[in-house]
Amino acid sequence: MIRVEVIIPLALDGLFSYAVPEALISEAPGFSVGCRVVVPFGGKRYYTGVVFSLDKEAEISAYKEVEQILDATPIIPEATLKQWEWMAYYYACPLGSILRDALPSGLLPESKTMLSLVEGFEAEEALPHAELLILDTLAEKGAMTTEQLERLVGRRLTRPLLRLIELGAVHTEEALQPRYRPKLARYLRLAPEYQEDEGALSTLFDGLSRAPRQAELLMAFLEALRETGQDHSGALHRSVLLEAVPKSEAQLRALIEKGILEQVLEPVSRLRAVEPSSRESSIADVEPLTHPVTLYYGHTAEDKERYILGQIAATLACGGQVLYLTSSVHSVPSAAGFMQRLAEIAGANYYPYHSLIGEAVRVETYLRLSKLDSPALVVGTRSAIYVPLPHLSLVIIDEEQEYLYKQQLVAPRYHARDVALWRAHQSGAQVLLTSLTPSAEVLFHALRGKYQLLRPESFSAETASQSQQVLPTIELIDLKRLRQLREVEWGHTLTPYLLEEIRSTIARGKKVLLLQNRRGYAPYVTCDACQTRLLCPNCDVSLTYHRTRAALLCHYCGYTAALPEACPSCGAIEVMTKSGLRPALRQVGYGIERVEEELKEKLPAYEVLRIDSDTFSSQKKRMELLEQIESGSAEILLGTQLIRNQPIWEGIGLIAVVQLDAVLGVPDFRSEERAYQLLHQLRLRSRAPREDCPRYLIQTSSTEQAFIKALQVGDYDTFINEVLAEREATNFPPFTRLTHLWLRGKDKRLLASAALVLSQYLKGLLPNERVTDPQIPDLARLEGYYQRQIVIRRPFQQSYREERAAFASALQQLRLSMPESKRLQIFFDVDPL
DNA sequence: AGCACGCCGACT
DNA sequence: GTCGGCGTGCTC
Repeated sequence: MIRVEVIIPLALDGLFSYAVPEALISEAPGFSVGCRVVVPFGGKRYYTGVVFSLDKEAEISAYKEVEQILDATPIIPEATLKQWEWMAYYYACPLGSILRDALPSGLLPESKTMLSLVEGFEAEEALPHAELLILDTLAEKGAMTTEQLERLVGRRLTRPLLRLIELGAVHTEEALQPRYRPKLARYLRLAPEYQEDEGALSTLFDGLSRAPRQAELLMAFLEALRETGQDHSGALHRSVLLEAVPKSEAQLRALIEKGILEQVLEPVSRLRAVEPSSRESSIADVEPLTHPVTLYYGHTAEDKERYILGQIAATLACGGQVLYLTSSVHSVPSAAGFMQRLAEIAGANYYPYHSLIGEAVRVETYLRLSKLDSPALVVGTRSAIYVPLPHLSLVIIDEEQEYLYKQQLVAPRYHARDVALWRAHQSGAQVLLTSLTPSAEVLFHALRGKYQLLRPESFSAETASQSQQVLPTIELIDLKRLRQLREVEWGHTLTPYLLEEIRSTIARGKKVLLLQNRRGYAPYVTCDACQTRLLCPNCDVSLTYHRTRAALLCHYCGYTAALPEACPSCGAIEVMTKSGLRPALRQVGYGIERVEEELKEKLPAYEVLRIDSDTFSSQKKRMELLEQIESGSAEILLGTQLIRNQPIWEGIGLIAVVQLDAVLGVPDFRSEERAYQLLHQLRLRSRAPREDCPRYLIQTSSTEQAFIKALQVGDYDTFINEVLAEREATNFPPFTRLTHLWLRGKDKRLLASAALVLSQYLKGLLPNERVTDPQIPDLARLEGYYQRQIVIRRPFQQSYREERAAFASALQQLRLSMPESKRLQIFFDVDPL
């Protein structure tokens, strides 16, 4: 018998074996590894899985049978399966998690239990309330899933439903929900009896002599078939014919009614070709890449983009396939300029693959790419690293230092840049990493010669004049001192110097860019009576007050609550202070909304646009705001770090950081690197001739930090070298590889003991000093789950195999010796950010 | 992840 | 007493 091992798209370890019925195989002779199958799994569900291996002569055994073969030939190339396997191994997660992440969900239909009323059911006894409610709801609204029913009724219904099914009142059906449907279009073809027989056809025309317009239409149809290179058995898109012969709908209907033409629905591609470029000439000539991995470490975004376009054009011209990854996609016309250029140079070979692309188009793109032999340019975000490309020759990771390339929240917790390096190595493709501010890791490898380092020395002819341009110098404003001197108003954070600078900049006709990297109005709310902070009930973090929503918000789990009048801890509503009675709950700190309010109070004449995840929460809001920015009516742009990826104005006269501490955030070994990159990127954007150079002000409460000195020196290489020296001394990446082993659970005691045991096992399997004791992370509790973390270190160039084996066996030992640990979530984060 | 089974507290 | 909660084990 034929046995297949299938990857099921669930976070379960291992593969699952099924028998393939002969009847299915005979209809799909090309069936093989990489095809999708629908299989029964668990009590009653059906899932779409992918065949990982196939044994044609397996022993007969009591496997469940494959229900359906979805692909007659493989849609997942072997190389892609290898990539999945490697990712599951390297990132220490189930293969099923990879499958779920890798394929567009339209390619993975699953079953849902549909509940429907049985016609003519008569209850023999009085039914309980819940059961009557179910029957009424189903009678009124028709068939639905359990979840829909429970939402309508407003409670769990497991037991009443089981009872009704047993009584025969409710019918259940496992229906595979198709998440992708091919687009169908109306095509016309000649009825079969006329296709071969010229004689019948001419008789037909004779018969139409009294209907000249019908005859004309039929002639046009035959003509169009010939033009598209088809014979009389061919099909023609309905609208093509109607365009050729306008206002002929009635005649067409007549021809169909007479049985001369047949109308058929046929699937059509949703992929649309982009108009090829009309600006070919502006593509720069570039030297071919000489190494497997190259870092392009540029000075300006324009030069970098020109270089990327040059490399892409050269690769496409040789028939190569290019995968270009970006950290974010833009949707506003002018901002999408670079995206537009990418589309134009690739023309018909352009394949966008990101969140702005609809699900159905993603499915069709995936299917097309998996068998594509022609040149291609795929433009996508992180998950585009999964797209199959049989002839991949170049992978570009633009702004490789961007943290968005790392998937953080769900498995696989992969870094698209690192997967790209592996993938390119496997397929013999080259990798081009580009950045204006490379990550310490990548720059390290480039400086040591592992990657080719390209540092464009001179600017291209067009931008030669830019060598006269300078970067703004960074000037500090000592917030702490000014507060002590009472120069900053109580409850405010914009210093008079900054306010004055904003005024004079706008007076000069220039725009102002302000950075305040903190969402909401007040980062926390404290009670002045009992000194406690308002905390999230699910997470160990302060609640942030958002004035626009008039609510307290947890930035980690999304919990919201109204701002209470009395302190929930001590009940105080007011407290007595030197200046009299005041509300006990005080809003502390400065979120971006509060800065916005302060700007409007102090500088009411100017329009402020705010960019943060709240004003950018939907595609629509984002578009509107970006269009507003583009229109140029506002004078001040105020943003969180989100502005990093947004198109912002030309002609900025002032850049100011409202609070440097907010940019640095929670300290970890990378926070200074991240902050420096952000601030340096803003600085690079404001390069200008000396007399026109914008000012760059930073308000900070500690002017003495080494970080600030480095920022003022303004030399990125020097800064990164210092960072690297410190990393080497303290055993951090890239000198040591890190893995975070996370444990989460509701039971604090079980969590603590399991974490301790696991860390002991790891210490037994690996050199002791490489494994830490369980640590309580900064976020000790998240979404109601307590958390522990074990850090595992591996010196640079030490093999991963031994460590990876230790991960698996330590987990196994834990499961054996502490079965209760099954109640905990345990997962790895390899190379965490 | 979902779904069934089985044990235990809360209300009629 | 039953209803409904949730912990536990299993999925080829």
